[in-house]
Amino acid sequence: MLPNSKELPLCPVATTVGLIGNKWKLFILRELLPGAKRFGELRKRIPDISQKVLTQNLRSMEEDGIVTREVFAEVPPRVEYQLSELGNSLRPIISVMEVWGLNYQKNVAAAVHAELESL
Amino acid sequence: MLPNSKELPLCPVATTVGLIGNKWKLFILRELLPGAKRFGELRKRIPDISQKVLTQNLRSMEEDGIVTREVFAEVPPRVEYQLSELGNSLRPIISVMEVWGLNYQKNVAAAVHAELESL
DNA sequence: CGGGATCCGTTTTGATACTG
DNA sequence: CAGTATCAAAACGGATCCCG
Repeated sequence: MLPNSKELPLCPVATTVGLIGNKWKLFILRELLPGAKRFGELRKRIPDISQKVLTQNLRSMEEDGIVTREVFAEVPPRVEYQLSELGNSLRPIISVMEVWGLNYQKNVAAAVHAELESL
Repeated sequence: MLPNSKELPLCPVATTVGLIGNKWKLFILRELLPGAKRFGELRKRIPDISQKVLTQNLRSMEEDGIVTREVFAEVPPRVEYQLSELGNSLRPIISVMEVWGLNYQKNVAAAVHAELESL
């Protein structure tokens, strides 16, 4: 994916894709929709993501103004991530993906059911 | 990205992301929304995509039932790709990304303008 | 000639071990 | 616990060859 594109593409879709067009960012976005989460929480909730990749993507999203990062001077350390206003404005995108995914799952389930019936 | 995930994830967002959560597929989708296009056309219209990657993603999308591929026995050869019904059902996703991108572009433009004003 | 398969060198991405 | 360093894996670009 574009690592923090400086120049914005002419096509609006390309602009959006440039900012969140990779699966990790979409997952991070989904996790942050309900509210702030700390690093370890994100790591636990996003299947198969490594610390490095999580860090990378969070930093990139921070640079892009999608998330904010708050470090608490505590021991053990705590770092919280949360959607910015811009990040929040992306909600409809995740939303529509969720709706589509649900529908797809239902249809796949129906198809499997029909196949079993026909045996 | 998941290369044609056999098992579908529990989370609907993950299901969707598994199918189209990579920038090339999103671009391909965008190009095919208006109607069928041939290989070379896609290649020309999608910036910086190589034939190999374009082929790979088109094949993957074909396997996933998102696009259909029609080969015409002609010289010079012609191969047309077009959205299936399933592919068409993804339209709202691209749509909402386009709307968001447009808005973002407008806001960035406004911000640049404001910055110039303040000098 | 257009679509695409394949080989290879490079860049990106990712998994793991290690540090404050 | 959160984040960096190191090393392995994959995605990608480009050249080349092929087939109709």
